Amino acid sequence: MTDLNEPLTQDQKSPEAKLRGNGRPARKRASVPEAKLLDFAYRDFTRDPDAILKDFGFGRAHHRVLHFVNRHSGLRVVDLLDILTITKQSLSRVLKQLIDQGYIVQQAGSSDRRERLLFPTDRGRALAERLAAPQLVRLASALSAAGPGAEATLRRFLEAMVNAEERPKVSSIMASSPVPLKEGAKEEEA
Amino acid sequence: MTDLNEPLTQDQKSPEAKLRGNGRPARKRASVPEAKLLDFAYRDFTRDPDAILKDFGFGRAHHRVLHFVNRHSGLRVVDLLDILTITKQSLSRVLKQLIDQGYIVQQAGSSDRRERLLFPTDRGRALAERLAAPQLVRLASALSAAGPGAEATLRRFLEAMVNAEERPKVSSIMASSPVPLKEGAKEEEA
DNA sequence: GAAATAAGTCAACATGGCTGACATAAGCGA
DNA sequence: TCGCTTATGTCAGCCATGTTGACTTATTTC
Repeated sequence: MTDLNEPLTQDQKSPEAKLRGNGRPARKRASVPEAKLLDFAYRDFTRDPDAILKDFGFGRAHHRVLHFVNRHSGLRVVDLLDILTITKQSLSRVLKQLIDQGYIVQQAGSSDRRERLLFPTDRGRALAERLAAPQLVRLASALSAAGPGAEATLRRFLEAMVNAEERPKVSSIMASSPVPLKEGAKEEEA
Repeated sequence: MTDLNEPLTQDQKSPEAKLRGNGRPARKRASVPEAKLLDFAYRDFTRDPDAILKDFGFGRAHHRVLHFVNRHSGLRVVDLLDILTITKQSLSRVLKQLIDQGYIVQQAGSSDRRERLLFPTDRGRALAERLAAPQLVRLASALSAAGPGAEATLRRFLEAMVNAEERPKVSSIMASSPVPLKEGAKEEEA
């Protein structure tokens, strides 16, 4: 324990006084409630899938990988790294588990055989959907609670929240084939 | 490396066929774009403060603690644990650093001297505001990009995204004194 | 044939969660 | 006053997931 003072002295200057004397002009509205709310919302948004993942011995990282492999089946490892903005060492840890346990399979690319294209197995798809389900329910109900037109508004808001430089990339990810590009994952061959 | 198959065989059944044969009815729209977007938005929302924090040798955990101590000055450790939903062991690690380095001070409660009320120092307030600033800018500009009425819509949306059981708690946190309850942090006495 | 690219791997380290077990001080009820 | 409860802190160790750096192996490309 560091040092503790007397119970509660009464000789305090108001924090506002201190602040003003602090170099700043008035008291620039230092918070927008949405900032905190966003934290809480995001926290709960990730709770449901986290709980499911625990049963499988997986974590949030596995969820992200499986999600993108499922939605953009056939992508390369490089693409995944780019989307997730993590290092390949980080990715390899979770990807390996997903492959070993039969949720994802790889295939050498046809044109460039150095590439390892990633595909979900049936099992992987099933888990991805199971993880997505509670999130979709939550989103749908929050959107309806937010009133008519909320979806479009939210969408514009979220897009604008993304770093400007990243927006093209993100948009293209969002737009690109939510349907397998290439197929052929032989299931459960491990 | 696990086993790799031949380059790309062509004898694949379509994934849709597989899916349909999988027990599920048609192909229940398995994604709402907002789900992914929310991930990206939140990721970038935390980037700016993260960068600042690194200069101070702090992490996201310090940010959260400092934020709530700043916005709800005088709260007890228990309150903070409840808000953050982490264990006291986790909290103590970061709280200790913030105290040792003069961003937060503690005071025994006047009525109940077991309590350690937490207050930001000038330094703590300054850092909290510096961390908040880029987030507020981002939020404000995203809200304006989202169009008129977006703030109210977003607010309703975010509130509805929070677990129903948690909503009263969160609302009360959001509503409660954004202004110090008690004051008296003697600065930099360490 | 040499350089560049895609992928993988080993090792070490940081952060921030967690559990379990305990210690200390202070309040409170019988 | 005694003993239970509460608020806080602390030690030790584990886990998940991120990081850097160095290096290997295929394969494509120039």
